[in-house]
Amino acid sequence: MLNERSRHVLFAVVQSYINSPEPVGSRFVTKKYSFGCSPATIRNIMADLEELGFLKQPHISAGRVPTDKGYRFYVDSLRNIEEAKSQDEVFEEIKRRFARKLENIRNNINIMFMEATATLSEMSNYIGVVMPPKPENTTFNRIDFIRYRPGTVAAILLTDEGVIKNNILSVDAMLSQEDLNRIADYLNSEYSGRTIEEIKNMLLKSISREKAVWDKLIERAIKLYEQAISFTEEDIFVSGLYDVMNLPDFSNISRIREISRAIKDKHMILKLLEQISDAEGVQVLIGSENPVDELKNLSVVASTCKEKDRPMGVIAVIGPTRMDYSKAIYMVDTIAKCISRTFD
Amino acid sequence: MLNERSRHVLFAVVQSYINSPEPVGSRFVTKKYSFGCSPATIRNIMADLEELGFLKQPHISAGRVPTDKGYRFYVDSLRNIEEAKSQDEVFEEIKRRFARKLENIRNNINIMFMEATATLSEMSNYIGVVMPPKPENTTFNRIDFIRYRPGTVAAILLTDEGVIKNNILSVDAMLSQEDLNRIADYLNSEYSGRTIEEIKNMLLKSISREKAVWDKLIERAIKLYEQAISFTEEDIFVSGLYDVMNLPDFSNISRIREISRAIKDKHMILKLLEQISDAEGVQVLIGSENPVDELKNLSVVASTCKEKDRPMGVIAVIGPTRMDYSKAIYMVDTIAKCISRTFD
DNA sequence: ATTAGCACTCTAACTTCGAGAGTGCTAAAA
DNA sequence: TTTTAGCACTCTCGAAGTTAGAGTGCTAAT
Repeated sequence: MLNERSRHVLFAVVQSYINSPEPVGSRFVTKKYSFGCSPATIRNIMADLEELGFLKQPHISAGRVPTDKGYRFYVDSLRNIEEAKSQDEVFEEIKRRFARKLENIRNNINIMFMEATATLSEMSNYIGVVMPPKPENTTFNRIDFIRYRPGTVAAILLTDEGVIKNNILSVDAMLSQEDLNRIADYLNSEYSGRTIEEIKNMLLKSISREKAVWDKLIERAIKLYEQAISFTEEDIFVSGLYDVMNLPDFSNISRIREISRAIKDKHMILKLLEQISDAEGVQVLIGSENPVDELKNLSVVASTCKEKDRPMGVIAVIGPTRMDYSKAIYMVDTIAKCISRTFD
Repeated sequence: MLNERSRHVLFAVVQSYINSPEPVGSRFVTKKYSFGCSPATIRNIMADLEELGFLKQPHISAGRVPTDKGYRFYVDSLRNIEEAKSQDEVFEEIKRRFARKLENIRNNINIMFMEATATLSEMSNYIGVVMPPKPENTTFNRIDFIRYRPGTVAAILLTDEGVIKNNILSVDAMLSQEDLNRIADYLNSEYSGRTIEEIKNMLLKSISREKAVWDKLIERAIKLYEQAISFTEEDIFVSGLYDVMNLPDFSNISRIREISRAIKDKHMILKLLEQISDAEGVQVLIGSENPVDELKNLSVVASTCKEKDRPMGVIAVIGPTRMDYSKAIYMVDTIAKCISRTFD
């Protein structure tokens, strides 16, 4: 649909604009990228590209700026020609550091994810976001109940992935530590290896099935388990808001408010990442492509971490649509793979 | 040092400026606050107040604005005349809501503190900050070690205050669950009721004392305990950055950067709150009074939560020096007392 | 001690103006 | 048919100038 030269011009404009956020003029293109033709020719091409919706002008006598569609074309091309590998040595260095860091914290998944956000935002100067695995994808390892005051017990839930969830529950004051142990033993022997979500459903079913031969133990187990996992704290890690403010894209106040608002209630981001979490490979959402209104003029680059085929959380970068996609994609891909690797 | 009328004028200026951030002129003062005199007289008084350092002019032909010293005088007077009780019904409502919320979450101190920050920032539109109790003030209740993979155990530390700390440790693969139980039993029987910090020191001492008759059990206990508490995650809760951006004080970008920077690495705030944590009652630090450079033109209103006489964390509000001190003080005081009460 | 009056100062907002950048179009050249 | 040179045109941005308004400080009168 686009001939060779037009594509090159589009690429030139996008790259130049990503490089520094100033509208790109025809003269500039001919000078910087040696096409064998004059500015006038480039002007014609750019006019065509604008007509096709890849470029736009901030005002009539300014250079061109990519539209979301322009970025989309750029990103798609990038991925076709597998050119997304940035050769940036600084990045390589940080990547090595991250891999080394993983060595020490691999058995605590939460810390690992926290470090991942930090590394992402640090490297990219965009906002790093990580969403830990959903309950339906974490495997129950064992649960323990520790009584520490009459009527109060601490529930500790371990998953195979190294997640610890804890919650303090109010219970029948009569329950002794032995009772608690028996309940925990029951749950541990019966349900080990299943996902947290599965277990919940199974327990609910067993309620209706065994209604007749009701067992006090099971009844208690169900209650306690439900309370224990109810603490579904929206744990999602975000970092880098401060650094993102130093980007020229956020030099006016309303844009800062916008992005702060977007990450304020993590709820929204959660919704977005959940949609992504089933997809394969690195996902890129550019500006208006974004399903969440609050992110309509920001871009998201995300990837799912996997253990074998099970999605184990999503990592992402959020930044302006004028994003260094090549770098961002490479970064997100790399870190997602680093994390996936530790699961094996 | 200041006569009656001067004080009133100063009050008028401060209150008017807090109310809306525009320099206050002499004519405005006579109109709004019925002093029995003309603008010219007020002008003279204001000139005096400026000379004394309570007021300043943004530029020569503008009204006056309070200096840090002016705010200080205002705050001190407020507290003398015990007028800090805001009668704001909205606030009363939220306060009731917070008290009710506390009922349900009182046994989980972390959630309680999280809710406290949320409530603080929501009510004040400033930034809410809460620092949980320091290790030297939390009482060891019990520790448990749960083996869940060869060479890996989860350590669960409970405190009397309802804090759960957990950490995943790498250990000698040979340790069985029985070994772990024995170690936990030892720690639990020996050290229950002491503070976490104390125990650490005692363990260290016992190393040097019992060097000769070295006990494998104690050696292991020490190692595990240290690892378990090493996870001193800087847990400090901050919330309200987005809302604070809507204050007129932060309508220019560099001020937003400033405040974001201040709360970016929580380290700094931690340092500040630690200094406060010994003090009695509500502390107010105004602008330059602040020991931390990054907060030099912000104000902090803080109070320590107590269980009997033991400091159990600090709650605070951070905002512009043009802060509604009366409201902020009342708020912080109230919430600190709410929390303190739940400890009994 | 207080006040009216007045000259003075400074800001903020609005205009004007010109330089500069970049375009689109046309007609000539390849 | 495609490319290019040339030129008129448009728009932004910043500098400079202007004015209205607010508020002051000072002085002289009350």
